[in-house]
Amino acid sequence: MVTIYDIAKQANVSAMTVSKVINNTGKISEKTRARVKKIMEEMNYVPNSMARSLVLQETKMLSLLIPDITNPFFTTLARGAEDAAMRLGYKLLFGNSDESLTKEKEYVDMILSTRVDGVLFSAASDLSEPHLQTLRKHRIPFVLLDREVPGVESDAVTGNSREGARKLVEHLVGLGHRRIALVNGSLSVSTARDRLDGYKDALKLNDIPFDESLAFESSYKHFEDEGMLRRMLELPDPPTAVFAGNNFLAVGLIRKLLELGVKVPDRMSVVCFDDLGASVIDPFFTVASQPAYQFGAMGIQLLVDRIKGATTPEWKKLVLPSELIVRGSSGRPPA
Amino acid sequence: MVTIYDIAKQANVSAMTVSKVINNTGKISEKTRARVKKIMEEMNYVPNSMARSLVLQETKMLSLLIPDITNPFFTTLARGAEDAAMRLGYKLLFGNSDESLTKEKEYVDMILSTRVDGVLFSAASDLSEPHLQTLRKHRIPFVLLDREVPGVESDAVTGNSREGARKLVEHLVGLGHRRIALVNGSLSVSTARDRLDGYKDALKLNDIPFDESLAFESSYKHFEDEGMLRRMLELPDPPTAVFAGNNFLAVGLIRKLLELGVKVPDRMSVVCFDDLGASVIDPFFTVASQPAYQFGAMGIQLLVDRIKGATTPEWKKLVLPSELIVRGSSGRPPA
DNA sequence: TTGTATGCGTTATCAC
DNA sequence: GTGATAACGCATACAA
Repeated sequence: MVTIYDIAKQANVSAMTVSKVINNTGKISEKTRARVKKIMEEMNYVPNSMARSLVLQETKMLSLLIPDITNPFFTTLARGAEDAAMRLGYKLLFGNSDESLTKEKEYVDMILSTRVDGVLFSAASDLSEPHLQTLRKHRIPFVLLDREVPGVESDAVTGNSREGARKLVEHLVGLGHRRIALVNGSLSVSTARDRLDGYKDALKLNDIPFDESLAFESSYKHFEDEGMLRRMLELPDPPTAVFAGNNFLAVGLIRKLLELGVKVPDRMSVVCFDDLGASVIDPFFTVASQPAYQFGAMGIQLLVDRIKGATTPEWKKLVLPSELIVRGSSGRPPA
Repeated sequence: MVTIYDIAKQANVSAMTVSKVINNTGKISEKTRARVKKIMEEMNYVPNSMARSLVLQETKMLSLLIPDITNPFFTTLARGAEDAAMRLGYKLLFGNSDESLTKEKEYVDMILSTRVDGVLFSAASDLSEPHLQTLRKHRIPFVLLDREVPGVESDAVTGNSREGARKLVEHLVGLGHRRIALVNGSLSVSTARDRLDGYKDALKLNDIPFDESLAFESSYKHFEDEGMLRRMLELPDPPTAVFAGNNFLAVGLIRKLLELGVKVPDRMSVVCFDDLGASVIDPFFTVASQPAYQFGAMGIQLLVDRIKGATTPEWKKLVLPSELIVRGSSGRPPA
């Protein structure tokens, strides 16, 4: 590897002069600057960012932790984060926790040893709290993304899950549905709780009693529990519509419904949170669409502001709105 | 930040003793080892991997460059790479070039300055060659993924695009199709050329003349060119089936076909390379499915072997087979 | 079994 | 304008 010393020798200057040329710092005559630059080119010099980090005490790296890299919501978010990071001169270290606390912990350890300048953290669940406390203890700035974590105060970019859920369910009510089921993610994830609240809000606003036997808890990763579905359908007064906590739950749900011969939306309407991405032929789902790209982009912005101290001490909370998009998966209840 | 010196002071030993405890190297009495470990715990010590890299001349970081983070093929590949990397004790630095040479170059620069130990490189196109030469010049080991690049010799994990394409087209021929169009990715990407060859192979094997007016070139990112589609449909002897170069092309194609009122597969069969991922309700496409996860996992394995010198000097070429999966998007041609 | 000196590649400080 | 020196946090080689 060629170092500043190699350049210095070739250019008949000291290493310091080379360093100054690289960083455009200090006073250097145009002549030597040009000579040094030329030699750097010739020798294919690339600064060693490890050495740089060591003395500067900053890595210009940020870490992004997401819970599901297969979900288009998070990959789109990742693109937003990546673009913003690059624009601001930071590298982005991705991590995918797969909703697993074990994996998440491994990433946190890695983050600490890598001395990244900050972390964009989309928590696996409320149980991620100790991981965040660890980051706090080591004074690594972080911004919570999409999910809040009880007991952790911090900057955050979240969606308005409660309102989005209410809008989705009110849409169903508007179509004439009264028996509306909820198939939710784990309630140890803040968005799932908010969506439950929004669901209840909508019911209350329309004088529909909350029926516990219609509220199911699953996982945002996928819907596989066929038993749950059967129980739902075999209820004395079964639902005519389902609000799914996220896109993947909706997909899994509809797959099973089709297997069981339940037509959507003819016999059952389905609505959900989050879009399904580019691989879908026919945008079919009625969704509360969230600006995933913005989640990432704004998250990075907040994080970098915090790192640079360019922000007030109070925690910044950014709440991005969701948009109700009505499509083919919801319709009037069967007569 | 707490360093080995802080630990050393607390434990009444030298910094070196601490270092040895951390790395399990040299002889240390059980007593001091225990004491040092305890103090490391208490002080929340985390080794500084920058400093470590600097002296060890290795970062234990690998870089993965993919051309499209929104495509399930590449995200699945990324998961495979990530899992394998973590298992082997490496961190993974993701990069998404978006099929853009400019972005790709930025990532290459970043890779060089970060001194990653190796790179998993899925090239934007043949024009990525200078980027790879740059890596070579700086002696950074790399493994080509999915796509070969003319003029660059290296380890590689690729699919058998030619054979996969032949199988897909022969499947169509078997159904009775004779007029089969090809909507391909850019021919400056090796897999697109291979798929064109496989397409031609299948035609020749079945005594169907290659008709240039049926072979279209688009981009793997998406299919948007409605003009191309109209020209195809308005041909004197229009195709009854299309072989799409990848999943996204097939999705875009079918969307346009549906808009134009052309039913699939009734009036037009569509087959393609690569699956569509978890967001699809109803697996509908007849595809040549590639083991995307394996691409990433094996790629990392090859790369780490190369880094450790645990492999022969000759370049290793791994070719992973694709599997023909027949589903609803292909059928007999209309009478 | 433990400690000392040295260097990895860079930059900040201050002297020339 | 330019350069010598020390420091960032750690590990290797060698002494004690």
